[in-house]
Amino acid sequence: MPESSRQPATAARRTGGRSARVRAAVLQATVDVVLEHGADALSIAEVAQRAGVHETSIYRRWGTKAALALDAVLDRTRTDLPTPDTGTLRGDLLALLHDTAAFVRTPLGGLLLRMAVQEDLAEYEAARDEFWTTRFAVGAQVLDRAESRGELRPGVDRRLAFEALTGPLHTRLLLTREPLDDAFLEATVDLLLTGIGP
Amino acid sequence: MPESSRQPATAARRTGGRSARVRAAVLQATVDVVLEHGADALSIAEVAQRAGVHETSIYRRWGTKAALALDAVLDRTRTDLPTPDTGTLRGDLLALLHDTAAFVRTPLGGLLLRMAVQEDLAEYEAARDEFWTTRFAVGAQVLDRAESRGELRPGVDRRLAFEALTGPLHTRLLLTREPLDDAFLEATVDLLLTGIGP
DNA sequence: CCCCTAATGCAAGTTGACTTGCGTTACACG
DNA sequence: CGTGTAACGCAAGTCAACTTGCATTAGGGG
Repeated sequence: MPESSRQPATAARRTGGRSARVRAAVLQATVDVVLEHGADALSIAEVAQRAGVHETSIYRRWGTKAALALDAVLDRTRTDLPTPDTGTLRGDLLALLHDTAAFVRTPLGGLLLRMAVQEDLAEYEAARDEFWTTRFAVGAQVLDRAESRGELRPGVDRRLAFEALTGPLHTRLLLTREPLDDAFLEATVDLLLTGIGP
Repeated sequence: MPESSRQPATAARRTGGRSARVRAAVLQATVDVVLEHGADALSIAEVAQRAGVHETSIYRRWGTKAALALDAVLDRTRTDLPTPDTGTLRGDLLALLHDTAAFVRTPLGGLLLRMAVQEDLAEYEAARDEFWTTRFAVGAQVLDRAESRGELRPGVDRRLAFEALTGPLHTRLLLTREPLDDAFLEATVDLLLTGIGP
């Protein structure tokens, strides 16, 4: 009976209409709850109630609480960030670092980093790659312009330079928990520009 | 009756004998379980059984699973690390970074970092400070010797330099999840030494 | 417009983290 | 050595994450 049972090779997902509404409502409720009570106090039951959705629907779609929280925060974070253009490499790097610091000081931003560290699902590898690729691209653009102005030693690895710029910030924020004041950000940029050699 | 009810101002803790045995057995069992099944699969019930201790004793002493895991890993990590002395600043920094990379590649080391990011208990602030202070001290010693050899630009902030050395490594390990190969470690050291300026 | 079925609603159950009250053991101190 | 009490053993219970089987609803392709 190849005539009567024609089913699409890929089982058609239903992404529009109700599904989309449920997804939006749940993610919204999740962000609300997290911002109100903190990430530790995130309760699936409360999210379900606020979103007007049954708990089971959340579990079937996201699986775990961590996955839900990460998806919700990522959804809110998917915004394109501006590329600074102050005219000097130092100014651009400082602006980049200030933007980054401002983001991680945001409740949602700080949460995203901590979740990204924790989460190990292969499912979110793509999201992580996308997140960092867009940020690396901004850094590369800043460095390209600087090189054309002769402000950059040729042959500098773009990715490494960007990691060196934000590395101390991430270390302080996540590990040593030291304050991220302006003096620290400036000192980081200057160290990256000139190095510690004589 | 101020005569009969004389109790010490500080309620005497009992740290020796049985308590010490329980603590050692529980921490040992915790590390064992974590190394066998991973940190996510850590079960208090299993730890209690292996340690020959009742669950309640674990909860009363450590409170939560996260606190237990962090304490267990910290207990194993409390070892003094050697200060490299290769004769050159570049060699010392490279050795330091290699040691750090080797540590975080250890199951226990990687776990410690991820837990340190997550944990927010004021109770462990002292342990965190101790951990980083000892590491900063090693870095400072390396830099002091380099300065006396004229290999260091005077006035370089020791703490910032150390953060700049290990920052990219932590960023890759925890956030971007890129590989920590030798070429990356060398490039990090060279960038720190010379900067990105012309 | 109809029909297949993906996605949701619903109810009941499982599991493990964490709590509590009370009796018991064995350090620590005199 | 006794003795007070901190720390442990034990039992029972709470709570929230997560699961499962089945009925119901509503996309979206035909």
